[in-house]
Amino acid sequence: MTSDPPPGKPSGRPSLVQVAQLSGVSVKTASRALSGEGYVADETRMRVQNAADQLGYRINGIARELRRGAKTSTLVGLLSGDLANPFYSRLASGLERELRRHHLQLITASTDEDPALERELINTLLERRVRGLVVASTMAAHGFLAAERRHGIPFVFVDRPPVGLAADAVLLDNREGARQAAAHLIAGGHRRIGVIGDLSRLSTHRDRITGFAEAMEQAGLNDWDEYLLEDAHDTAAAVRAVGELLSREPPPTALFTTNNRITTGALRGMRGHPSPPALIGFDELELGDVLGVTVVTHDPEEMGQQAARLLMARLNGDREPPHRVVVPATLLVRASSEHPPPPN
Amino acid sequence: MTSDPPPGKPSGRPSLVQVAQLSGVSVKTASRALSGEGYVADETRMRVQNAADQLGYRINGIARELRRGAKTSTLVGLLSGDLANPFYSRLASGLERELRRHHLQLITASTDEDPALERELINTLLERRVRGLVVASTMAAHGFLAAERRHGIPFVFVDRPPVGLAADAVLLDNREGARQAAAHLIAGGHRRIGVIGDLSRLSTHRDRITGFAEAMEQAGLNDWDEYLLEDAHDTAAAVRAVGELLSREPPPTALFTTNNRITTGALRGMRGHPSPPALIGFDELELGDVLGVTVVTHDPEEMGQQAARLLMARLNGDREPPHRVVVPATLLVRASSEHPPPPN
DNA sequence: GTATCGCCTGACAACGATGTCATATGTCCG
DNA sequence: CGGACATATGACATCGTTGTCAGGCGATAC
Repeated sequence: MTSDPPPGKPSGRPSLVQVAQLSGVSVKTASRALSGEGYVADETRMRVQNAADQLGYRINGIARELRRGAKTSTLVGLLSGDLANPFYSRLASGLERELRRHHLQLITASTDEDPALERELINTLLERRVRGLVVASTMAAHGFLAAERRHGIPFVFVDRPPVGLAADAVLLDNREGARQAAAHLIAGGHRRIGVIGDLSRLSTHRDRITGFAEAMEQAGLNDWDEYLLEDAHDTAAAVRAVGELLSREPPPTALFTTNNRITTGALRGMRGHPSPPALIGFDELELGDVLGVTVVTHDPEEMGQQAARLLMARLNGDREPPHRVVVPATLLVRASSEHPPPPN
Repeated sequence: MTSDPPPGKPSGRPSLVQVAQLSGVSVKTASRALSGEGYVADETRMRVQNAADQLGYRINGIARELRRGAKTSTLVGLLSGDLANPFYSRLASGLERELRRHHLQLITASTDEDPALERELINTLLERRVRGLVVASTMAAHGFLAAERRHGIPFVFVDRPPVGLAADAVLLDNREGARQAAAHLIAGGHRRIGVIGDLSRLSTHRDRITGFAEAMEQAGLNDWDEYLLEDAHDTAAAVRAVGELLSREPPPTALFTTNNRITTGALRGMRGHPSPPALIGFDELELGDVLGVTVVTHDPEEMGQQAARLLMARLNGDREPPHRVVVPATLLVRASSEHPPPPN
């Protein structure tokens, strides 16, 4: 039985109640008029519309969603390691574009590759009742998500597969890409190939190492891990790693770097070197063509798009066993891998 | 296999009511037990907790937010042109990191530089009752947002200033950065300097052109716009623009490219050219140091952080007139700008 | 005249959580 | 012993919207 709002303090946003009062109709009629539901007299509709405009009314999406149920949410969450990494931002871009075609919106959050933070963020997003989740996970196990899926929230894993949970995934053919890189260097006459890798716990990293090792061992180069340095998670660490490898005796004649940050670090570390090793990097670089860097390339936007498609299928009732989409990663030869090893 | 949910029953998620029933307490007590509010017997709390775990209960953030009021939302929206552009993704990254310190989360959405889409997205985010909005706007006017602000939702504009609306903004010193670039080229002896610019309606673009023109005119080079090409919004267009400029007679001896996409296109277009012009680009490039590209550099992460700070201040009750933070943009000289014009 | 139908409107409940208030035990102190 | 106080619990209203149902009214059909 409050009379007036406190004078001078308009603060609160107007609700349908205010609109209804001002236009002299019931709340329900106001709702009908504004939502375009049928059976409202034209004259009434206009009165309501005017009142709404006058008050600056805007529907409260929170209330609407509560009333209509979770299935009407338009939010999809994306968890990724670091938005500033072009790989993730391109993935996000492809994902968002495809989702928008279905009138869904993307929430992104960065985990900084921190499993604890990742779990916390997943929980927050689930509490927000997102419609679905796309996860580039850094975690060792995802069993705790099983309960969520039983409640109907679909997950799609991207870049890294789910562990201990059967769920859709969009993955790169990391092993094959790395295999091609190594095979190409071997064919070019290289025998001592340095490898600089990311955090060894990441499955993508391990797969790339596996593919590399496969090619090496097939060529009889069983000591391939002599020049292997792992856990170079940022560019600075990669710069240091290159320095260390190149100062060995004998130095490697070629380098394989397992992601874009590391390749960038390697290029930086090799600047001005009198006889730089041949180089192949995993992931395309923004200026890879200008620099002439041979890379294992793939299409992050497409990964995002595929993830969106898998998600949409689930939202539309797909109950099949988990799908797994593998996106190719292929060698793109440029100049950096083409100088042969120095005669020895 | 775990027992599936009852067939045909899509199994809505359990609410507090179910938890309360299972543990034999009232809904309110269940709420208290789970939210950590005081005055719940230890034994009761444990019974409730067990019931919640057993049912896979997760609080409904939508309902909570409706009950508690909009001021408890933890969402902040970011609208930007294209997440795949490293400038925006780095800005988003800085923003998100700072917001997280205050337990806020970021929703991002891309506008593709499309004003209609931008407006639609802003509306959607406002309906979601975000706590605040950070906007890198592509629009010509923002007056329609005035009503929102009166209802207490703070806006921060980044990269591009608000038009027809007094609001906080974090901007780059575009004019000064461009002025420095031009002055440096002029000091190096260049007289015919080509400029390739973005969409001419974007204020950032116009400011950069203004700064460039200032330096040129101060040096008495009043025909500076003879080599000006605008509206090269993507890399491919920039490649074409370079081709056109370099085929003129006489060709420009230097180039100024007004953003990272254009610089990339210019580098691509100049590849293999016998006597490439000197080059300065606006925005740092991922491999700018390795390529030796002189750039006007600045810190997108810092812009994001500053935007977050302005937003936090407003959320904490700051009622001062709009703040405007200007982030410096300064010349970083590398090799690409240092070859003098050919003797002519 | 009354039954029927299409159009239009409103009262009410509900979504799920929580703030407010009331009540029911104790316990401690004067 | 009576009052003050801390603890523990529950009934109920509420946030803003929309689905359900129940009318009212005029026009048409029988």
